[in-house]
Amino acid sequence: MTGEVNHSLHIIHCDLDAFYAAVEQNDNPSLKGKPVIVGGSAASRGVVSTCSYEARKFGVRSAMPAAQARRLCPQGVFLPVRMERYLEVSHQVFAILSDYTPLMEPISVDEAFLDISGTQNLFGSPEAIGREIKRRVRSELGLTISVGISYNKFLAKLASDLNKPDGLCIIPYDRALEIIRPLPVTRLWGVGEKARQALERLGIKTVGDVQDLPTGWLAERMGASGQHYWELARGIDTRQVETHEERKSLGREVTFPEDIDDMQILQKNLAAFSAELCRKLRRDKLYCSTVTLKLRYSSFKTINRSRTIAPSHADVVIGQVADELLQKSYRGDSPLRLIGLSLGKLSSAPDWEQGGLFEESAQYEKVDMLMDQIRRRFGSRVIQRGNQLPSRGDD
DNA sequence: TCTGGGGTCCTCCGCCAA
DNA sequence: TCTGTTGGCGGAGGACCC
Repeated sequence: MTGEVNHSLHIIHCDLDAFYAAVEQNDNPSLKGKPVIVGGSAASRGVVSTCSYEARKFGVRSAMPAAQARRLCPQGVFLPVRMERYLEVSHQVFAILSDYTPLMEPISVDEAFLDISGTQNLFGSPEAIGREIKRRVRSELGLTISVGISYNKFLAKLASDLNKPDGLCIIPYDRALEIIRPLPVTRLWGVGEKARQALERLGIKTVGDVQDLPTGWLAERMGASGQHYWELARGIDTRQVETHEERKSLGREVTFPEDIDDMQILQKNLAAFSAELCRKLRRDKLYCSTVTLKLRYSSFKTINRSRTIAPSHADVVIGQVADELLQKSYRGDSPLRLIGLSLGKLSSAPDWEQGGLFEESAQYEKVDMLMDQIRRRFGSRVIQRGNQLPSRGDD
């Protein structure tokens, strides 16, 4: 590309309908036609991940507290999230999508962008490709997928959402502004509840209201994000379909069934998270340079405490930093509902100039590598560090 | 009434060195 | 030597997305 904007229909956004619930209904046909609610078992804390369209008729929505979903839909079938199974099906769907272009960008387990610029001679018009994808996903995997086609990512994604479920929607360049004009501002990428309130204070409620603003007006009042909203409302989005995105952080967190202030339990959770995350780093040959502890109190107040370290993926190093952050930040004053650990500033190779700290880290690394090998051969529970062993009273 | 888990990105503030 | 400015960086928090 030479800076010229391509206004032809070349971006396709594919979005599986009620994906987790649809997989559950596929795997267990007796659930078909029933209100299936995945995530947030009714008994424990949690929110709804996905629900079938039958459940949506009762007002159940994603991100809704499970208890509320239970009140709205007492006859709902509540199921736990089986992420490994969804990933398996997701790979099958992506395999179909990748038959139509090498330029595919998975966004999550259930959606992806395709850039079909170079492949239309082989597979036909964008609409023909969209229909073929829908037909194959249905016949080969028994799932419905919504397809949006336009000339940029923002509009393609909007299009896939307009005729859900099982939709196929095209937003051509010459009709784009007219089609998106009546939509609420929350349909603009990046406008959540806070931004919606801020825009409403400026008298802006619809995409059309944003379209009518003069250049620079919103940027003056809301900065870079204001400019971004204005461009989207005008159908301007220059983001390309990226086939490879590098991971920037890796984290693990848990919400306890009941709030906890027992330091030993908190430390044990952190040690387990540290071991799990470090194993993933080593598997992917990555090193992290920041360690962030996340604590959420009963009141829902959440704090993050982080520290920068010499690049490492050694359990001992990262586990110790995490533990120090916990000791420094938590005095047992108020119980916690959540604890989490996140490793950031990932790099594929450590900075060999770091000296001291890294040399020490390299010693631990050898031990960790050996433990990883033993786990691969004999199972993950066969060898653990002392601080990850269950204590009396656990389980 | 009750608020998951895994991420990314942005902004603000304080510190420090040039 | 002291002071003010500036920019980079680390740390914290918030908003948002799926």
